[in-house]
Amino acid sequence: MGKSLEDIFRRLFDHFGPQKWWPAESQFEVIVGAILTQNTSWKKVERAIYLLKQEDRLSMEEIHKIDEESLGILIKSCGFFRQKAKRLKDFVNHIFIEWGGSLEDFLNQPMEILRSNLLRIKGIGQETADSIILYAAHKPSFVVDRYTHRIMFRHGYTSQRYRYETLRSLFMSELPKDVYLFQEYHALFVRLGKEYCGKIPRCHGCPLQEDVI
DNA sequence: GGCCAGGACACCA
DNA sequence: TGGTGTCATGGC
Repeated sequence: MGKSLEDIFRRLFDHFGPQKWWPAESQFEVIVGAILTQNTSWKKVERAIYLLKQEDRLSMEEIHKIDEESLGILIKSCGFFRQKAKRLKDFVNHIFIEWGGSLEDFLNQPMEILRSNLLRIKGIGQETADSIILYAAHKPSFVVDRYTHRIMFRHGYTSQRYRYETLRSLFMSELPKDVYLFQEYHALFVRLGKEYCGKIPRCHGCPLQEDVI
């Protein structure tokens, strides 16, 4: 008998406590982090963000001005730095061209419209879009990632094949649309995934394996 | 020294 | 639509 998604959340929350995501000082910093962390560990992103701050480059205007090569050097630690430099600039360019440079206006769009507009920007896929919506725009769009899939698959909630939309709509339909709940839920899945559900699972002590605790 | 990380996209059949 | 290659650094 499977636990409900709310049961899973409660169990994770009780075990790990609040994760207080996203670690950032501004909406724009969330967006930069969301792009930089694509297929990369967060520690490397922290270094890049630190450098960007040191150089006073962590703003829409500065990213708009800086050339891709110089930006690439600052974010090199994240890997795929040429791609990511281009993606950061593409995003900022979009906001300047389509929104007169107002990130506020852009993020204030109704959620589903914001989502489809984000997905139109090259380099922003579903997970990055939902991260931006949930943690920068503070709207209830559930974020799915590989950990989410691994955990849900290993606990029998979904098939082996990874389909982003399937998992997202599962959480969106079964949970109350609450921003704080979604923010913590995704962060807790990442926490659980890192500690117990990597490609090589280490299940001993996993809070979802109640028999083992 | 190999494996993997808080993905996205192009290209192919 | 499903599978595969590419992008790249750095921690463990």
